[in-house]
Amino acid sequence: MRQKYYITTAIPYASGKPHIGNTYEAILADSIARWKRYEGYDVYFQTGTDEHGQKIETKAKNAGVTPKEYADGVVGEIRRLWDLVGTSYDRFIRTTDDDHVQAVQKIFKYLYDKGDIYKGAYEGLYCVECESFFTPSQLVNGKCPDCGRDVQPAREEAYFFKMSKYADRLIDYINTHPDFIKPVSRKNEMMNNFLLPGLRDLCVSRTSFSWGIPVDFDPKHVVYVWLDALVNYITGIGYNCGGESSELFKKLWPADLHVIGKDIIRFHTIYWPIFLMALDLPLPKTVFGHPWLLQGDGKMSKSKGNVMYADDLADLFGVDAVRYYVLHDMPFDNDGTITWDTLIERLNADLANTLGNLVNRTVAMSNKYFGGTVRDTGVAEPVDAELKAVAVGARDCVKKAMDELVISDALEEIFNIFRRCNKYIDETAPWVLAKDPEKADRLAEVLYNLIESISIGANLLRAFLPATAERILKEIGAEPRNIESLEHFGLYPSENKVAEKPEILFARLDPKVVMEQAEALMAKQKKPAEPEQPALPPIKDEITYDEFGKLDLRLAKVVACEEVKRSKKLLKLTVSLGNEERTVVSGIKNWYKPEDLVGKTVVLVANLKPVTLCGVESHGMILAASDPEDKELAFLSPVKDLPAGWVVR
RNA sequence: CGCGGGGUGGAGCAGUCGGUAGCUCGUCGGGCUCAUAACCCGGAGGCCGCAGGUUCAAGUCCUGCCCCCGCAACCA
Repeated sequence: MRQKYYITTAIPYASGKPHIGNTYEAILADSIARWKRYEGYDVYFQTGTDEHGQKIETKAKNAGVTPKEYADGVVGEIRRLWDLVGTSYDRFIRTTDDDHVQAVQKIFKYLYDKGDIYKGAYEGLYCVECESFFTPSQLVNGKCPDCGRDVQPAREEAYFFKMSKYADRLIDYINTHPDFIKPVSRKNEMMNNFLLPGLRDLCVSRTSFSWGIPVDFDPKHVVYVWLDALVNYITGIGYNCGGESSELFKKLWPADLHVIGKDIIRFHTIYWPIFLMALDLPLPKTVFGHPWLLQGDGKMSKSKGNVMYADDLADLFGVDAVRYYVLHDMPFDNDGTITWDTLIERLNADLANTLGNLVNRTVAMSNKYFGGTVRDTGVAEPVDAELKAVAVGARDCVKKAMDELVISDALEEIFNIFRRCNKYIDETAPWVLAKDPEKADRLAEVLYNLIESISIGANLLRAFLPATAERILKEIGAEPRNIESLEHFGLYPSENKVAEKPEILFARLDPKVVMEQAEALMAKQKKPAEPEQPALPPIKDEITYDEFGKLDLRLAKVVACEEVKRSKKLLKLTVSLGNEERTVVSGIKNWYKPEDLVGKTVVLVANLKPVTLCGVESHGMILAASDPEDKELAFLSPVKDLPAGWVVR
């Protein structure tokens, strides 16, 4: 019986169209899935979408549609992109699928009955208007980060998961299973930041919004989106909690590989394994947190109008070119980059020159010298040995790279065959042989060796560039081969014919033309993004003059200012109030340099309760104005130069 | 002293157990003409972040420092 291989991607959140960096994950997982199939595994590949949660609820409300309708639209888009790039999934699960919803409810109930989920109270600062809880650190200037209103301490009933119960088992598991977290550098991150300091129980239900899977025995609660989303890996293949699971599940679980982005490693290597332990299920063998594909000239963002999408790229370059780029230029450990320049360069150098041109010239010569017939005449020369060695050895090299999930190396190994072929053509100079009728059999052998090498390369390419592999095989008149056969040189049937007229596999790209097309795309994107003015927060609830009078605002002169060590945003200011000096910490490093502030007069909330930030005690708060997204910010300062200490009212 | 990763020719990376510093792209020169101005060969270009140390020998081991990145903390 063939060995099973269960691979998944993370399920992207259906709140908007995914850019090329997100689509990369589908391509990456797809290549692994295809490769494993080629290796002979019985592969099951699952991907899908995560559709619940407040964000989608809100977006839907703004768009005037139901959350499901909203999600349907985005999911359609995601699925279209996944299909476009050739994702060969067996199931595309949606967290709104009936079977998933029911399975999640069962799981929740089971864990509750078992005592791993208990009903408790969520204590925090609550904003009535937004119906949301916040931790003190989430607040903006002590107010609700969403609407700016006051928050109040409150308790709300919620369900919690006993994370700590399983922490030791998980620590032990991670330590004894070196393949569990890849790359290993992430392992320490998880251990040191979360596991070893101790896990806090996780709140796994929400009552502040309703777009989610209801807890069936307590319907005002919906299941926390991460619990909902993570279990897709088991619900999608028929896990039945507390009952008889499907045959598929029994066959597939535990998963062999979860392909996810490095940003959600925590959920997949801590919460997910612990949920599984609670369900008495084995843990996945490997969680691969891949790096990100970043746009080289600054981060991709809609407002900049520089987002690259897989469909646009595929229109310009073709699907396989896009697949090639993201697979090849993505290192295993560090983030990769994509720019129009590197894209053009890579596609020209590798796909057009090395590969496309090789196939083209080889087919052309076969036609020119032998009317398209390829013959194995057996007239070997020592120079052939190295070519054959490279061609025949490639499979194991690719295999090794794939086992380590270093896809770029796998591609490199395949292209080494093509590079070697080009060199071989030069070494054997077929056009010289062609001039001597005596050498006809040698010439035939040379071309045979080339065709056979290309055939091996094309077969290896099938997992990565499926369409291209097929086109190459058609060009050279070869049939797909199984992986075992690739260690034998000479299986291309003698007397076969190549295509009559070589087809251009990848046309060379003219950087000038491509850049123009790119500019046009970017310009088109920019337009609709422009009018998206961030809404100003509504005016807060009315207060009395007395309440206002509680504030003590003073003019303060900055006498010294320095950065707070180890903090990203904080500056430590020393201000004079005329008769006293104080230390104030302010999160304004992004907008001000320390030296800019010294000597300035600002407005201080002088009677605010002191707090400690990053180890520095702050006595008061400096007033500043900013846009809702904090892109710009400026201090308030009196129009006229006034002495420090004066009261503002 | 929060934890971790990294600093290698113009760019992106490799370098396992310490022993002549390699690959892809670009660049310059040459060759070839079957091919998509493509292919092949060769050259130039590297205080291997900085400073010490161990060693016959260090990119590779040890110590200190600087810089970048990820995670955590932090916008009163």
